[in-house]
Amino acid sequence: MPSADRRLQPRRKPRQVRAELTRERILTAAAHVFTEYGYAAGTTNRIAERARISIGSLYQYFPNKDAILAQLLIRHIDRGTWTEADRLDLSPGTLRATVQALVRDAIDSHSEDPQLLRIMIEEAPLSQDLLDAIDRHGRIRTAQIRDLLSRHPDVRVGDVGTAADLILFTIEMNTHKLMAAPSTVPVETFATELVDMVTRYLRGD
Amino acid sequence: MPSADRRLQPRRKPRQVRAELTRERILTAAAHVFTEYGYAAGTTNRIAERARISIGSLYQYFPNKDAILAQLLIRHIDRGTWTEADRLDLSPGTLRATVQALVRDAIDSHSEDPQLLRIMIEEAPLSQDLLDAIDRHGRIRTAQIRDLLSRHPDVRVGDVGTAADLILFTIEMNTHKLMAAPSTVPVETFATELVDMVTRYLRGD
DNA sequence: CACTATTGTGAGCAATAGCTCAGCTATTCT
DNA sequence: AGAATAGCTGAGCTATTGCTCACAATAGTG
Repeated sequence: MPSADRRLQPRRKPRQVRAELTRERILTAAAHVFTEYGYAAGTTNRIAERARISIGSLYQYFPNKDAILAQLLIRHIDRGTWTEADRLDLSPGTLRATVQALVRDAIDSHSEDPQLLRIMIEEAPLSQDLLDAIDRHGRIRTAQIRDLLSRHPDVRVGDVGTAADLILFTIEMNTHKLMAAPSTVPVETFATELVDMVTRYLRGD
Repeated sequence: MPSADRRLQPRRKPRQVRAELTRERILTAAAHVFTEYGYAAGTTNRIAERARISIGSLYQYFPNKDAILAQLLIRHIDRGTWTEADRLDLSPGTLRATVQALVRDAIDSHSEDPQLLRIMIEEAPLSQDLLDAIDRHGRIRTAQIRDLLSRHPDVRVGDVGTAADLILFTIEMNTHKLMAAPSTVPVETFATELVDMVTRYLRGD
């Protein structure tokens, strides 16, 4: 049993609604501040100021700055509502639609707050606990896709495990880029090409 | 004319060999320190200490910390010796070999110091000047590939511009991941699959 | 209301960072 | 050799940060 990282645990549990509200305010403010200033320049005092609570209150619910970002990241991961793998169409000839669903999922999970996500991914001080959580989620997701690929009649690749890794990462990163920076190419066009690439790969012509 | 960012310009130009040597020592030390500690924790004092020069000397050649990392990044970009596009085989049936050359380039340019590269890419404070430089290089590269794709008889995609963007980024990021973190899958296998994916996409079966 | 538990406050501490500057040493020039 | 220029030093200044703690305010309870 992985004893949760003490460095990220809150020091006090909210027992009144008012407290839960304060906690919420802190997280909301932190999201805004990190988005605007980045992680390093997004100071705890700025967060407290924006949340309109005192810096002391902030430290009652989060033992340190890292814990705040960690909480935001864990929330994002948990909130990620993927298309259930078993709801995807597995009949022949629908591989493209399946891939399209994956890309759409990726776009959805990035469209909420691309800036914050970028900071969380690129600047987060990744504790072992957090890395484990992310890794666990990643493994589950990969396993789902591997399963899906191995059951789909149209998929013809050497190793489904490698293929799952490759396409998930490729979709993730391309979507990330697409959403984070305004591109010269229209979003739709790029997404279509991405779907094409993955589909053709999986078909293994 | 883009008047170079004053914040990144050295405050004194080396006029003696000894000075040029010191500058070199600083950059080498910085590369090591950033690799070991990351950007934020890689302090200027630590860099000076490692270079075995005084902190004052450091600030004679670099106006601030950002400028040091910027210099390292620019060096890396300039040093990148890509396979010349016009040396690639364009005869039919060799598309796979062409793509393989691109992937090999990417792997080569990442194998020197993956850790440092990760830091430069993910933690560098990107000034407008630096962004411009990177963008310029990117455009040149993309143009090269677009040209290559449009001339190759086997390539069948909707828009070569979009395709060039897509495959360059995909190759770059996957290689980056491959080199930065030890994977469960062997490098060769992953590289092969990546080549397959891109090739099949370009063939547009 | 009186008493306790919970929540909130914010001045300021300790640590650390980037960076300066007055003065030194080494090299080049005449 | 002496003067002028270029290069080097490092104690310490200034600014900022994450975070503490003694105390005040509020909510729950009988």
